[in-house]
Amino acid sequence: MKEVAANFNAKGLENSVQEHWRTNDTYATVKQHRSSGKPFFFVDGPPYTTGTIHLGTAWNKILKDSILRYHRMNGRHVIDRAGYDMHGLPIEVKVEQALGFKSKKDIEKYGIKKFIGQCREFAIRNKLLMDDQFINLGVWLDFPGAYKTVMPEYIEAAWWTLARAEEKGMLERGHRVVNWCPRCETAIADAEVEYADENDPSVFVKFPLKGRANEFLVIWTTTPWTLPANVAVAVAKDFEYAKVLAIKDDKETLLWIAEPLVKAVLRKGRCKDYAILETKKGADLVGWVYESPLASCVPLQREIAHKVLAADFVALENTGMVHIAPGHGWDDFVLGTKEGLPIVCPVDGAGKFKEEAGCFAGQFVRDSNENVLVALGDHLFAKETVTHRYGHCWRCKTPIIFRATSQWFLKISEMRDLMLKEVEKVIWYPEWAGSARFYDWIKDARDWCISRQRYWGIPIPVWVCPKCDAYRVIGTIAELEERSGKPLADPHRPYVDDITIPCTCGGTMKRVEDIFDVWFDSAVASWATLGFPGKTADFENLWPADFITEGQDQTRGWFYSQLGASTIAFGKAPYKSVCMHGFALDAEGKKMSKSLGNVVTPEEVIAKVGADVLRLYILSSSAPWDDLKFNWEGVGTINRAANILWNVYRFPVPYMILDKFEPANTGGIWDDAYIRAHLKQMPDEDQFIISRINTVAATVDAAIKECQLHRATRELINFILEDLSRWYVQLVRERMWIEGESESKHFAYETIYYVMRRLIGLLAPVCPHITEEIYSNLRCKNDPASVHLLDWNKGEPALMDGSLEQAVGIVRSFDEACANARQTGKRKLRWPVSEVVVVTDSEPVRDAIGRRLNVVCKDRANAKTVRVVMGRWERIGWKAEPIMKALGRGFGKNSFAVKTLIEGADGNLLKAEIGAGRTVKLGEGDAVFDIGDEHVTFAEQLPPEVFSAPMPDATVYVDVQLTPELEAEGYAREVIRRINEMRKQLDLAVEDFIIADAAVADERICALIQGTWRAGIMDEVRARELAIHNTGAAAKTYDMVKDWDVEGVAMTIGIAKVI
RNA sequence: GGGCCCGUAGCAUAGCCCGGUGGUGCGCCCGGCUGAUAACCGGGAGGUCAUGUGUUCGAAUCACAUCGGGCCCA
Repeated sequence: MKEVAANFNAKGLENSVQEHWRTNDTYATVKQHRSSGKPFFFVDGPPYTTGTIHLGTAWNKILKDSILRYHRMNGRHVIDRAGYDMHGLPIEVKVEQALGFKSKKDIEKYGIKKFIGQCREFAIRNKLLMDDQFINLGVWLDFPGAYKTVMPEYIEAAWWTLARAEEKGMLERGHRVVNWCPRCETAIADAEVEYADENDPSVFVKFPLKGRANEFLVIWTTTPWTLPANVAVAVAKDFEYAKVLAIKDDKETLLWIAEPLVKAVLRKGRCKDYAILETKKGADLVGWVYESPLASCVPLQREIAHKVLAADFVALENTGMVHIAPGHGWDDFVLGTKEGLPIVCPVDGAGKFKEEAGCFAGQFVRDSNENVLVALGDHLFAKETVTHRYGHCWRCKTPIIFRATSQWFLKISEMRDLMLKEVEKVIWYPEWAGSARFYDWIKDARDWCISRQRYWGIPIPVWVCPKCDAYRVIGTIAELEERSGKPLADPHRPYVDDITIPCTCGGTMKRVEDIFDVWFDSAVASWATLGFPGKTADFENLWPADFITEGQDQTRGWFYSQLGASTIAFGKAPYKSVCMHGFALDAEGKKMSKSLGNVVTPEEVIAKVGADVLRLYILSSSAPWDDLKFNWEGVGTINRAANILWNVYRFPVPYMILDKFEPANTGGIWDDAYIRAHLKQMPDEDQFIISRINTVAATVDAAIKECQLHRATRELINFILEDLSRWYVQLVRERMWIEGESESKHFAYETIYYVMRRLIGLLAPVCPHITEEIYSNLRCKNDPASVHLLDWNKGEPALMDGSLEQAVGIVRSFDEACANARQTGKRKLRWPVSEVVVVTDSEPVRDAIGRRLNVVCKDRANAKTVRVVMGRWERIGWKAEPIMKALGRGFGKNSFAVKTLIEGADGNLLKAEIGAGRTVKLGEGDAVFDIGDEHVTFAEQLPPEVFSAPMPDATVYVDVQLTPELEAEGYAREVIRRINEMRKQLDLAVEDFIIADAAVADERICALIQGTWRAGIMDEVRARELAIHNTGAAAKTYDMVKDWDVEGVAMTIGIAKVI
């Protein structure tokens, strides 16, 4: 054991511990140690390689690390491969920005090979940066061996999964409407659409009915640019539609509008007057035909037979008639497919109109809105602007459009029931994350569009024959090489694009150009991380995962994508339990964002208080699934708690070193045999703290099992602060100061050693650095090399003593009440009191204070005696207090005299008589009055110099009356304290001796101290000589001379070190 | 527009499932302690339990609505 630094320096401590781990490869040792244990298969949700982690990412890994460390200590062989998500649009967009690109054409010009190279480099560089940041948090995952979505064997896992989908008929090549980003020129998944406010036109348009002059259907839209693709109008079968004669600018028009909406629509069209001519059910309108108002300038529109249909999604809003463009809307598309409408989409990938759009050709759709409105001419009935939520591309923030294109889909809608069934089998923390949130999300799941028209991603392994249109899904690299007869250098684009396969029809199959949605990459992580399908042994033994934990945003992300892919590939959920955690918000509960300037980074927290405090703060602040409001004050509080832990650890070390203490051990390995054998002989406070740490261990264990890290950490912090620092250490200090051999001191050493060892074991998963540092100093010579090699201890019932813990609880209440009463009586704790009396009816209070822990009580109260009185304490008297209102009624003008009589009467007598139901005669001669129950109340009257304070089920009375003996001791203690203060100022060592001189101005006090306390003082301050005298100042030869005012008595004290 | 979570003193939280005087920590003020000491301990002040309505003898707790925050969706 070595001396411990006085100041808790988290940063320095963590650096040296990390260095120690590195040089000794402690992580590998720990894994090796558990390698034969029962496997615990954890899958790391791969963070996207953006380069910097934020507080939420840190939280995520801290949670994972703490839970995994717990399982390792419990003997589990933890599969803890880290993962990184390294493909996808976000990286492409970053690289595009760096290269100054504006569109896909720039990439093609630059060369896909070079572009991919840049993306790869960017991802790898960031991955390395992130490794370091995670390691600085003290996270122990396998980072060097991390799975990366760019690895060939990982890509193969995705290919293999798609081949399974094809095998099961779950893969579909479809012409469908998808979310489309016109900047990135690709389809994007529902999961990639972000919603934000956007200003758009809100227009009402008249569609002329065929063969009915001056008669129109009125529709409403916020996307005028979709009108060139209009093919139909939908109505609701059951709505009433009105034919309205509308008068505007003295011109009459016949309009069809849902009847309840007529008034509102016509007001928007600024019609002076109108009349409803007739109404018809929506069903009666079905089959009507109309012409496009854009027919003259859009050639495409001239070929379309526009008609009215019924649809159930039509709502009674706007005009009650919905413009249908199956090429530009999901509902429209579904309806169009059902009704056999032409799916027209005159818009290209960049969001520009094609030739068939006539006068709009070449225009960007969102920019063409105004032109469309102009082209509508008189058919534009009304125009306003609305602000509404509109979808945007998650990466480049461009407003998305809907576009009908040829894409690849996984038929999630057909898997839905199976997925729901699987969700129910998973254990969710908290329960509602699965049963409510995730369940609801899957209930509405649609088919998953997995194809993207981009470059940096896993190529979709589908080869199509241009001759016969047959396609083949390739499941492995080997299969591809075999079928193509060519080696594959790199499974990425553009390398894989060059590989062709001969088709059975004699044609040459070429790969479709698409890559996978990046969410599909991570979806296969649970088997890809095991090397499957390349290697099968681990997969067969371990899969599905025992545990995963991610943020609540992953409900629609990774929890979902994994479940989808796994259900398709294996028909079951890829995880057995899931913990959903919250988000890191700022102190106001707002999202941290660069634009708000409220971002706190893990680095800055670590720089101030270290990773362990950050870990402890995050885990203790809120339940994992609640959002965390980051708060620096909270961090400071936890830092203080860590500092107290450090002080508690440090406090006994110098004494142990002085005494060359070695905890009882067997062959250099520590165990608790000594504690078990001697427990019953040990002082109560030792038994108590031993019991407590075991009780705490049981609580902590139960909490971690349920992912209740907040309960576990709060319990530990509470133990350190309340039980250990504020209670046990205070009691045990004097035993540490005993010089020479002492059983009591030895018990204290063994106890505190035991408690520290148990405590750091419990704390190790959460604070891996501090506990390692403490452990390295405490461990016996053959103990395991690291705290992280220790076995978890979940509390020994044999060492728990519930009744003792209860008794100590009572004594602590007593302790507080004493301090309270002393404060009222203005008697400092340093001054002894003769007696403390506890009055109670409670037997547990009597047993704790009066019997079992009486010695502790005397010590804590600094009292010569502490005794318990059941029922009543005879020194408590009663004081009678007159009730003036009643006296006035009863005695009229004599009231004042009666008041004086009552106040002067013996309260105790009065209470006894009246309490017995009698009246009492007070007064003399003519003035005698009968006093009854209604005239008085009684207040407790304490004896002089006795002060009271309440505690649960009892009242504590402290008698602060001084006797000469008590006074002598009090002053002696004052002198001791001042001499010790001076020793400290002189920076003397604990074992140094001094000579001292005290000149006390008050003759009586001087005599008091001199009389019985000279030897006691000398002993306490380690003085070889001590002169106490009434007059004269201390000689100048002292190292330090100081004037003191002790409770109004002037003293001049001098001390000098004996050399 | 829909789903889920959250809203308790200046700040952070417990209690809510299973209704019965609202605890704790930080900060603040006052006092104590002084061989853990740029630590530590005691006391005090500070609350419309987001708002409103309902159920009930009784609501922070149950129900409904509204407002605010977060995540997810349309």
